[in-house]
Amino acid sequence: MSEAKTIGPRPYHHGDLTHALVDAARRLLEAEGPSALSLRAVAREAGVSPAAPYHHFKDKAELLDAVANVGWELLGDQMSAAKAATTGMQQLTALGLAYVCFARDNPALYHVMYDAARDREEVPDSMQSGTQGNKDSAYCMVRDTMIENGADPAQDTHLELAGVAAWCGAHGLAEMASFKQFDHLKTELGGELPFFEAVLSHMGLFPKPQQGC
Amino acid sequence: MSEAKTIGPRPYHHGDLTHALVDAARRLLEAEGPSALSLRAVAREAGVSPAAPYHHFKDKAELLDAVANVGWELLGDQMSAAKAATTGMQQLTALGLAYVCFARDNPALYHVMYDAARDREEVPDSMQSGTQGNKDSAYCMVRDTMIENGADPAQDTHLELAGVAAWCGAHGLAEMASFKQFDHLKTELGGELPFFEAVLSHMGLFPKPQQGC
DNA sequence: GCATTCATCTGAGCGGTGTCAAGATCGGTG
DNA sequence: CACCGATCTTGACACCGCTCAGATGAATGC
Repeated sequence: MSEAKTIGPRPYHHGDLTHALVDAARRLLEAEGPSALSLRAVAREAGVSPAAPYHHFKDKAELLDAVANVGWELLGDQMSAAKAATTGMQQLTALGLAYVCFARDNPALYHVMYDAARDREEVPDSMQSGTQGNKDSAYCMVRDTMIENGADPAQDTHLELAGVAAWCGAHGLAEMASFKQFDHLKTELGGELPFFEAVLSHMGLFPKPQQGC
Repeated sequence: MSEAKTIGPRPYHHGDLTHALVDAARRLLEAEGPSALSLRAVAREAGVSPAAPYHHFKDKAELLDAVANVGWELLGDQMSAAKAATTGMQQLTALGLAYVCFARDNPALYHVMYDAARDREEVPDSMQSGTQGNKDSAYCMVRDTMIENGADPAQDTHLELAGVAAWCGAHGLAEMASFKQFDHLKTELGGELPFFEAVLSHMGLFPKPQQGC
C-alpha cells in the first residue's frame, strides 16, 4: 500500500533489505492484518522482486520470526515502562495490564508472535522462563517483581508456577478481550481497562488496586 | 491420504456432502495438522472436485466454522463428563483440567476453533456467556458449578468475572502447555497433569486438591 | 586502473491455493 | 414423461511459496 521508500530509483543493491523487509511486514500487518502478510506482498511493499527476500531469510517462517522478535522487544519495553511507573504489589497488576493492552493495540503483531512461538514450540528468549533469564525479559520482570514484593526466592518451583499462572492468565485475557461476548461487562464496569483489571484481579497474583487478602 | 469412502464409484450426487466434508476436514486435521487443511485437500479427501464444496459452504471460512462447531460440542461433552465424575469444589478443577486436556489431545482442532472465533470476534453459542446460555455450554457449566458450591448468584457481575477469569486462565494454559520451556516443571512435578493442576490452582477459582485457603 | 569474485537482485517458472462461471448430471415434481 | 433445480465437474484466473539460471554491481586482489 504505502510506498514508504524515500525517492528516486532504489539502487540495485538495497543496502539493508533485511530490516526493510521486517519494517514492510510490520506496515502491512498493521494496515491489512495477518492474512494479507504474504511474502510476495512484503517484497512488493519493500519495492523488490518476490525472490529477493530469500537472500535474507530461509523462508517465510523465518521472516515472520524476525517480525515476532520485534514484537517481543516492543512488549518488553512497554512492560518495563509500566513497572517503572508503579510501586509495590501494584507493579504486578501494571505488568499484566501492559501485557493485555499491548495485545489489544497490536492484535496482528501479537498473533504473529504466538504463531511463531507455536511453530518452534517455545517462546523466544525475551520471554523465556528459568533462573538465568535475561533481566529485561517479560517473564523475569514478573518474577523479580514477585520477589521484590515478598515472594520467597527459595521456593523456586512455587515461584515459577506463580509466574506461569500469571502469564497464562494474561495471555488468555489478551486473546479473549476482543470477543463481543464481554462488551456488556466492559460497559458495566466502565470501560475496557476496568474490565481487564477486574478479570486479572480474579486470578492469583494480580492484586486488586484496593488490596485484597 | 486415507480414502475412507466405502467402495464403488460414488454416485454423481453425493447425498450428504456437507457432513462428509466436515468429516474429511477433521480427518485431515488430525493426520496432517492445520496447515494442510486446504479446501482442495478436503475436497480431494472427500472424493469430489475442488469446486464441489462451494455448493455447501459459502467459502473456506464457513467450512472451518462447521469444523470448529464440532470441536466445541466435543469439548462440551468432555467437560460435562469430567464434572459428572467429581463432586464439590473439585468439579471446578476437573472442568479446567478437562479443558486443558482437550486442547492437548486435539491441538489442531483447538486451534481451528479459536481461529474461527477470532474471525467472528465471538465464541460460538456452545461457549457463550450470559445469563440465558445453553445448559450444556462450557461457560454455563462453570457458572453453575460455582453457584452449586456456594457462589452468590445475586452478585451477577462478580460471578461472571470469576467465570471469565477461569476461562482465560484455562485457555492461556491450553495454549502454552506445549511450550518446551515448561518441560522441567512437568518432570519436577511428576507429569503433565500435576503441572496443569498446579498452574490452575495458582489461579483464582481453581481450588487445590488438598484445599487451600 | 583493471579484472575477478561473490553477495545481491531479477525474471521466469513450478506446483499449489481460493474462488468463480459455464456446462454436465441427476433426483424429484408437474 | 418432461422438466426443473440442486448438485457436481471442468476450466480458468489470480495469487501464493519457493527454486533456479542469469543480470548486476560493490568489494577485493593485483
